[in-house]
Amino acid sequence: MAVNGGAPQRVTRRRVRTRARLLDAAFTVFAAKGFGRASIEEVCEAAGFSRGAFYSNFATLDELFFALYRERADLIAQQVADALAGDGPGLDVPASVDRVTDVLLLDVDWLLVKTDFLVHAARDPAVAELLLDHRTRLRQAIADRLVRARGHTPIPAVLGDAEGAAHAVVAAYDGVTVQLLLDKDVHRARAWLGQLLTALLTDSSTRSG
Amino acid sequence: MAVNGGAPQRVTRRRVRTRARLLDAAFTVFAAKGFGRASIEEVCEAAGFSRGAFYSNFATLDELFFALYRERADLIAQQVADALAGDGPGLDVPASVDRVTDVLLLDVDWLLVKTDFLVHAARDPAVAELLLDHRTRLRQAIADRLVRARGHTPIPAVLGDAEGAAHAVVAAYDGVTVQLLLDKDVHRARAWLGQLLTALLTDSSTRSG
DNA sequence: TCCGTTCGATACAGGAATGTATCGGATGCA
DNA sequence: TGCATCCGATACATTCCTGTATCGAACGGA
Repeated sequence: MAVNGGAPQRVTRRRVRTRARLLDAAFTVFAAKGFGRASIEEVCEAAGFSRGAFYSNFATLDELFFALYRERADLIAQQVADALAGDGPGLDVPASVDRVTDVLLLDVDWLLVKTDFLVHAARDPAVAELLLDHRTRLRQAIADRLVRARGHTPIPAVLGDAEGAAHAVVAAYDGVTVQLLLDKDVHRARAWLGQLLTALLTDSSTRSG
Repeated sequence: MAVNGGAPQRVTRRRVRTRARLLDAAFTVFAAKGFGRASIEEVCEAAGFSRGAFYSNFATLDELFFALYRERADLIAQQVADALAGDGPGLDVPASVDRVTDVLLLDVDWLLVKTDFLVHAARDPAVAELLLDHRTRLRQAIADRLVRARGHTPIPAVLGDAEGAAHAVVAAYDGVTVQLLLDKDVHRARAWLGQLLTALLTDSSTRSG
């Protein structure tokens, strides 16, 4: 059994390193072949371990995927929050958008794994909950930033409040991700996401062109 | 071998029916378990056939998936085109949006399978091309409609031309799809997509609120 | 350094899916 | 109806993966 239900067994350094190496290897394998077609054996081989190591750390491949997603998603969420916390009360839309898109569209492999996780979550309510939670945190960070900027830069009325606008931002991100996964053109995706977000967040009655 | 490279062997009715039944069964199985976790055997069992029938019609599960996607995607594309061709030269945004969202967000199972196909395509350039083609056709239908409506209802400048606006529509659709796959709330997804499209397509200087 | 504990390697058995070869019944045409 | 062809069922060999049980080595505390 991977998870100890009873007393908190002491966790050796070795264990921590093995776990990390397994997670890294899993990321590589999942990105290359997809979660669905990946086997425990492949992950172990990529990590340079035997399956004994795997079963000592995880019960199922799902559990590993879950841990992997949580780890990386938290990292990204933090980076987005940092990118948004940067400047003053006024929201410099182009600059903020640039910083955020840089974080969100940095690594195509991550987008691949993330999308794999999405289809996985879509069929498992428990997993879906984790993903929804993460998305909520992300949206919240964005909404907070928009609230802080309100007054300086108004939110278009059709989107409703800051929550609605944040929702739109996430939707735009997801939408652009889909296209990026197909054409693998990161540069274009960034430009395109920037354009979309600008269109969504700036009221056209205040636009120059 | 499933595909005959030489003389066009005559295609019996029986073959057509079996093929159709295999495709239908595949849709069900893929929707339930995901393409990645589906086996040839499962599809055959769901269709009420043995694997002999499968190998007589397809070479690999990929090939079947490819055929399945093409079939259903063409259907949807046609429906969208129909929904857009409906009214006169002036574009009644709310009405058109309603009709289109009804078509696009009708069947959650299809969205599931479609997303599976996306992650599949993201790892296979040949498959990606088919999907990009399909998306292009969809975008074209939308762009054509927007061009036809220009003059009556202007396109916001930030989105560029009609092509850009169509691109934005598809991105919004994809974005909303992601959320829908997680919370399974079709009603909310429709409302939300409608709101997003309205925000994107109507110039706020002409908006009432 | 010594010892109990933990970790990961190895070996094994079982199960599941694949692809092929072959066969008998269904099908379409005369 | 009779016949040649086509199609799907069946059986088989093979490969791959899983999960468990066991063991030796690494580890960390004294």
